[in-house]
Amino acid sequence: MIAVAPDNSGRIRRQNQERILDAAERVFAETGFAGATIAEIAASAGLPKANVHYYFSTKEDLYRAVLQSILTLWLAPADRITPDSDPAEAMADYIRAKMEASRVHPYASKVFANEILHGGGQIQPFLSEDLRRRVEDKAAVLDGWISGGRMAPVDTRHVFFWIWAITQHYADFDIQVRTVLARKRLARRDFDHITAEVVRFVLRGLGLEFSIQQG
Amino acid sequence: MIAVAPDNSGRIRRQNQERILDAAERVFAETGFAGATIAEIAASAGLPKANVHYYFSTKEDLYRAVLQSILTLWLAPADRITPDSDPAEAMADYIRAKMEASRVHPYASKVFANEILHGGGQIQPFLSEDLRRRVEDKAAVLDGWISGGRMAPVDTRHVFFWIWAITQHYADFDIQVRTVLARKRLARRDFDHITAEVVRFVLRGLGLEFSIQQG
DNA sequence: TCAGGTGTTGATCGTTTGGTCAGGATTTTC
DNA sequence: GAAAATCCTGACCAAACGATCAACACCTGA
Repeated sequence: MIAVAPDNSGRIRRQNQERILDAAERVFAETGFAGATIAEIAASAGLPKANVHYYFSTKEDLYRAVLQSILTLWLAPADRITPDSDPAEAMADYIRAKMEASRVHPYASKVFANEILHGGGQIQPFLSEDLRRRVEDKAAVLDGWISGGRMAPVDTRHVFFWIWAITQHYADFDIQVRTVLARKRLARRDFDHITAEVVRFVLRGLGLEFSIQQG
Repeated sequence: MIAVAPDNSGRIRRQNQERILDAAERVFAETGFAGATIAEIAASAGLPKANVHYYFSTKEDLYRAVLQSILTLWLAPADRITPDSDPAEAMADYIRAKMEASRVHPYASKVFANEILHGGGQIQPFLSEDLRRRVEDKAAVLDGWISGGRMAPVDTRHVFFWIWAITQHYADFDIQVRTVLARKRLARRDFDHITAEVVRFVLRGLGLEFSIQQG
């Protein structure tokens, strides 16, 4: 039997980098850039401190790497919004994808929030180029729907701010949400309920009727 | 002419404490608790470092004092929501008050956001008692409106999360908003426009009609 | 005016932390 | 299987920072 040889080049490197990135995302989320220590990240990754520096020469390098891995995720959900899709369906899908991101990647959301909260010095290019372009594109799609009388007239760029604000709130402010609701944690079914509520609320706010999807 | 003698007792004390608290709010907002340094706060307040320690013995003491001054502001706007007020008017007022808070006290909002983002260790009592009670009360008011058929059926506690999320977004994520909109800063008139849009959107989302107020 | 209280501050200390390094272990390559 | 490349890590260093303190300045009330 002939087994295909796996490409092992850089195997250890990739493995350890990923372990470090995962640990760093968690620690940066919990304590911010300044509050995070290489020692804690190393401990969380199960590696000695010097080993972290072997892969990421400085703390800032590591932080940038974590941010980079987050930004890629950030833009993806908006793909669902296209001129020829059904407005209600497209927006509902978008909201669901953002809520799912908050549920599955809360640390990523927190790192992103923290970065922007403190000036966004490391992601200015992302904001002013990729994100800005993306918002302009998608806002144009919504403007088209409005012109066609398929959606209430709103300042469409702000629609995205509102959806980001609401959906990311459930990741970034989870402590507040859980404390006010007196829940120890939000399980999947809780998120499903919240997502349905958010979808209904936002779609109604945009003057979009919806019937089929009760996500 | 007889002038009323001003109460000068502790005049210097109060004055300096206020200067330090203002500076600290700004610095904590910009860099978070861990990132903030006493030296920077002192410089920003125009005082030597040791003088800050004279009034606030530890960095944590100072941070708690800043938080305390914020929490008081936080609860006030919800006063407008009472059982016998007009739903649309009350909610519109509430949103306007929260948007105004974001415009006038962006640093306070950021400090609060940062604290919750990183676990809220210092304000757990506030969240689990004052805030929780307040939300339960106001959610009950909204539930009453819903029972009376004056508002669309929604999970009313989440309504507050959504309004907080949206309104505070304009303080906490201002860099993102300004960058995406390609605006150097958001002036008062910008905020007025945004506020009107947010009010329209949220009220429609709650199934509330409104006519008079075009705030 | 002067005594007691209050406020001010440069100098200094101990700790924490990011980052370095040299020497050794392990893995890969041929 | 040995040379080369890659990976690992304890020990160490310098800088930054929170906090302290002792000496001094100022203000207030009698």
